[in-house]
Amino acid sequence: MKLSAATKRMNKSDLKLIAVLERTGGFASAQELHQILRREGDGIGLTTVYRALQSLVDDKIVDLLRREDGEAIYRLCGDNHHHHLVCKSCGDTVEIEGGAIEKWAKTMAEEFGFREVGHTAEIFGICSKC
Amino acid sequence: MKLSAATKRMNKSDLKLIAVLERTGGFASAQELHQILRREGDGIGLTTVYRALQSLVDDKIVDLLRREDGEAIYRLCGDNHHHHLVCKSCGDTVEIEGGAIEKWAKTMAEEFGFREVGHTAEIFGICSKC
DNA sequence: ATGGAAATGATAATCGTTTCCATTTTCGTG
DNA sequence: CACGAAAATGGAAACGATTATCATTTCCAT
Repeated sequence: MKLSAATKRMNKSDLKLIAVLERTGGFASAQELHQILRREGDGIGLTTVYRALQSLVDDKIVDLLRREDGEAIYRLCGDNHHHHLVCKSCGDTVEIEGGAIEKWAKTMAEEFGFREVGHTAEIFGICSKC
Repeated sequence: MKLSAATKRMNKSDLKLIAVLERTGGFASAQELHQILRREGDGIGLTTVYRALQSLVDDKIVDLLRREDGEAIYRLCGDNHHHHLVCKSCGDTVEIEGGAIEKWAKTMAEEFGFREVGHTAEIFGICSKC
């Protein structure tokens, strides 16, 4: 449970955000993260949350991706890389392994001479309950 | 160059949008499509553009995806379903096949009992020129 | 303590998208 | 052709996420 290896300039806000993201484990939007911190009594401002997230993304400490409606969501990157199977109806989410994807991404990137390769992949549909 | 096989209820606006999308070939945002039509003298309203696109997406005539900044972009679907390999530095984009992904998405969705399955997948990195 | 730089957060501004609603167009029927 | 209902339209306002502004506060090194 190391809080990070990147010993860059981290301010209080950055650390708070990282802590919440570690705790919640998955994705969260800026607004959600803000609410969580507020609910815990932290008076942090929305502006600061956006700023901290932006800087964490720049430093490659968190990943930024998009929900289907375009809202930005963030997650700690590095450790557990997995993908999601999301129900379009109820929003239920299953974490799945993406071994095939990893290989695909690597192969394709090599074929075209790309370096520092990352990828995103999500599957969405209607779950059995809906 | 058939204008479509889906002989559903299509109004004038739907057809205009399809025409522009066919002409431009690639992706375009709602705002861009609106501007293009306006520039051509069509007095179509932004609201109508959004409405038409929405309905075309519902009828699975166009695909909706997202730019990196979250803006919605549309393209005629049907033709070639492919994925993108994007350079984070210069923005250069290569279209790639995703056979492996299609299979993966299908398999995973079945395993968890999901229906009406779709997926997104992008690879990003630094291209050889950068 | 003190001055300056960095951080903060309330407020306002932006921008894409959606909702509202009054008006216009389309179209089937008499 | 006329009439009315239903569908389509578009301008304006509403909305929600994100960003910019700017005055105030916190941090530190001196």
